[in-house]
Amino acid sequence: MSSSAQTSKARASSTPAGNGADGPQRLLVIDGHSMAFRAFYALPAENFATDTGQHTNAVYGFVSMLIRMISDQKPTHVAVAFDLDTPTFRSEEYAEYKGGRNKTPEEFYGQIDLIQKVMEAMNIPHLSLDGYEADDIIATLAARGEDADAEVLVVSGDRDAFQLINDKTHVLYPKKGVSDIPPMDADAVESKYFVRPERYSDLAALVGETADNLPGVPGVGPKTAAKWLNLYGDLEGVFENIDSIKGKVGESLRAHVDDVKRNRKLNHLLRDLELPVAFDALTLDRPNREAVEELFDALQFNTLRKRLFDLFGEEEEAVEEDPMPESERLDTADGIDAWFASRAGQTFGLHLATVQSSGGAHDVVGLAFAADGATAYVDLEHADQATEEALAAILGAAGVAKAVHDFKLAYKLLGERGIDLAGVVDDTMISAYLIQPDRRSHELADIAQVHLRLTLDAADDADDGQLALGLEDDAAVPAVRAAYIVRLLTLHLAGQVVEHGASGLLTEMELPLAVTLAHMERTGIAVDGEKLDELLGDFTKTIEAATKEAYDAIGHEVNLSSPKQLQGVLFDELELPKTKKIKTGYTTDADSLQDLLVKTQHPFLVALMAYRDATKLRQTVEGLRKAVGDDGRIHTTYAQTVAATGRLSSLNPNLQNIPVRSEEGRRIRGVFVVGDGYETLLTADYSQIEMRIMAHLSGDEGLIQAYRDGEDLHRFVGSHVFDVAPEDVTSEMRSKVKAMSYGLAYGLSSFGLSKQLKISVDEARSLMKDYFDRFGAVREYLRGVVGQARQDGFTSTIEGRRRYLPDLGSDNRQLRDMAERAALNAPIQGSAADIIKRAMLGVQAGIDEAGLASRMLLQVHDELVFEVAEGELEPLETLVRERMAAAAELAVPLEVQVGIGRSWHDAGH
DNA sequence: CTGAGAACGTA
DNA sequence: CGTACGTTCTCAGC
Repeated sequence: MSSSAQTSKARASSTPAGNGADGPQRLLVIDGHSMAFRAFYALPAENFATDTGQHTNAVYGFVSMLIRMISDQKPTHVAVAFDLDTPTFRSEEYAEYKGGRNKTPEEFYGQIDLIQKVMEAMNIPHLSLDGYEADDIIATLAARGEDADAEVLVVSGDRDAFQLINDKTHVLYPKKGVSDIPPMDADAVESKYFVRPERYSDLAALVGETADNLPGVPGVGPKTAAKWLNLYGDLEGVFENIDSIKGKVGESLRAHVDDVKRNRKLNHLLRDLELPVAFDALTLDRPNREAVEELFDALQFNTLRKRLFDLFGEEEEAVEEDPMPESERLDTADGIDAWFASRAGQTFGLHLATVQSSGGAHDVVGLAFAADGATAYVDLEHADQATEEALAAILGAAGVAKAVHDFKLAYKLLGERGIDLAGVVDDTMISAYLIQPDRRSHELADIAQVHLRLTLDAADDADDGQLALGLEDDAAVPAVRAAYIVRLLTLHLAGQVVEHGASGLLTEMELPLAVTLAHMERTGIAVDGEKLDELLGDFTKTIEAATKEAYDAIGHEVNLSSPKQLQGVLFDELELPKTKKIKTGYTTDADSLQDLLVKTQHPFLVALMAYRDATKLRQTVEGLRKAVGDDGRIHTTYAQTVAATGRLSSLNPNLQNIPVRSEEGRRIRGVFVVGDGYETLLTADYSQIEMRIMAHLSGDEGLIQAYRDGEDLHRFVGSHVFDVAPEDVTSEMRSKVKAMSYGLAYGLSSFGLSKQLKISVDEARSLMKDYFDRFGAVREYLRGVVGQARQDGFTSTIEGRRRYLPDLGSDNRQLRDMAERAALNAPIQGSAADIIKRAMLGVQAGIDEAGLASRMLLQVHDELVFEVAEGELEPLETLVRERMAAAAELAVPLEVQVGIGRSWHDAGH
């Protein structure tokens, strides 16, 4: 290996490739025009434009592709080649070369210049040469890369590049758009075109290339051409044997020899252009930060800016300190006091050591703490009373700052032991969630890996920390490690929480809410066990009857719970009309069954639907029965860091999807009852909160005034859309408008609306048009939300809660459309979540201030359920109404509906 | 035993 | 070809 050709700049080690100067070199060469066009057609131009009207879709897609390439391929050297508008030796040779191409779309103008400016800002060389094409530059650069013993990756949508493929050089050829660019190596070329890459140009000369306006031999496609080439070696060989080729194709070939020779001459890429750049000059450098900032500001590329700077990083990200400091065991009150006193003012990482107890619950057996350069463990199982009291004093001290992962759980677990947990300034689970609300998991191990690149499991080698703890203590070692990680995380995430505009949400909303939720979970809601059993019996009877009917209708048994078996019955056996296609065949969902019933009146369908309804209800009841605790109450768990919009979710069991729409289903709500010693249940829900938020955010005067006047919103909207007096709005009109209004908040299409309302697409479209004609601000708002989100990279709620939507810039239509719908919905659903969270804090504070014994039990997105203590009905209702209405200052009033009853069913309205 | 897919309950 | 969730069931694969 020649060492002189290997001289690479020292800064290569700071590129994302992370390849040291000694590592393998890899050159990425990009066909600029080709990829710009790919990007242009992959992304909709109308969605990518600056305020000045300059379209940027090609620029965006190109830069996005480049970032992904650098990230995935980790090149050490990068260059981009462009064509010029001037004539080339090819067009001199053959005037029609690349003729017949469609005119460049207007929206494409200027985007090549912009791409080149971005390249300059990124310190990536871009090259073009008078009289030659980008392909020749690429071929030359590839040759130079090979000479330097580098691996070469050519990114091009032009098949001529295939001739460059060899052991060292691969071509990345985009399948579609610029996101799916699989590498083509020699084998890939061969399996697609039946010849080795070095023969590809010969093959292309015979076949022709429409894109370049080079006609080949008529009647000869890749298969025939490959057959000849493989038979005679190469194109020369084919010509030498030209007279022995028989048949019509042989004649055709002999008639077009000149064309083939011309094609071969033109598609041969020159590998020895005189380019004024040395291989070393292509070394991937860091972007010029200021230039990129300025340019991306002008282009309004805010997400890309982040991706770009994330890619190159500031410096090599500081590796967090590891291994852990030594650990000590605190087993006296004095020891605890001293350990904390000597570290006053720090934020302590805290983690609970737990063991699985009977019934799957967790018991706290110890606590681990991490501070600057020290960790400690307190064994609760062997602690004397004084030690536990000293510990409790620390944990309950608001002045001793702690960070913990899953505050709500820690609060609950300690609460069970009678220990209060206060002074919690960070929950790393919540912080990580606020930074990346879309992540599926915010478990400690995952976020430690993502944010710190550290594993939660301590290293295998028995380091000093473990020895000091004593290995007999199974729970201590991982707990100390976790506390240590939590401390690193809270230090690391603090700045990011601020950058993401989430510190207010964390400290003013989510952390206090965790305490409120912990109390709600601990309290649970009472259930009437007898009613539960009675319901179970009723639903079981219904199921049995429906099952028998279903079997009778088809003359044999079948598992009615198996969609697969049902498909067999419905579509093969009964030969009913096919429904919507799904992965596994044809759907048997409720909508489709209803359609089939209308069409066929088949009795099996009736029985099946009854079976479905009843089994669903029985499942729900069965689930509830299993969830009843020893105290006769059901304790759900609220997940505070799951829903990407900011909502809570409920699990084990889910109490946010208890049936309410059907009368049979509503019976289940009857089993949730007021507990002993309490007077009644009270439910309070926001009326049409999402529509009110829509009115507020859009600022639509018509909608706002309607809410201020206390009108029936759907009737009001209906009267405008259908142009009739409010009293003449029929219930059919009202329900159409209602569906549309809510649909708008979900990004509903006219197609979707037509399906839901069972009207024609035209009718749906004109309905939407009429709506937007009357409520223009809504259209403007919805349009603006997506545009703003694409610029910022995120949407925001009224409390500043963000949802990041990188897919808005995807060239995958389906992903992009999904992201757009999520962008429409997130501010609305998320703002509603903000409001009820505020309300919960306000109500809880009000209950505490007034010293009421009544308790908040459940939250169901826009509804709160309370258990009212004797004699507190009036003050509680007043309090709840006030605090809920005051949870946000909107342009429209927040209306609260209250219901009272001994069961959730009776309290409903 | 686990994961995917289908189905369906709520807001 | 309407958002956000959680649970249950079947079935295929381990």
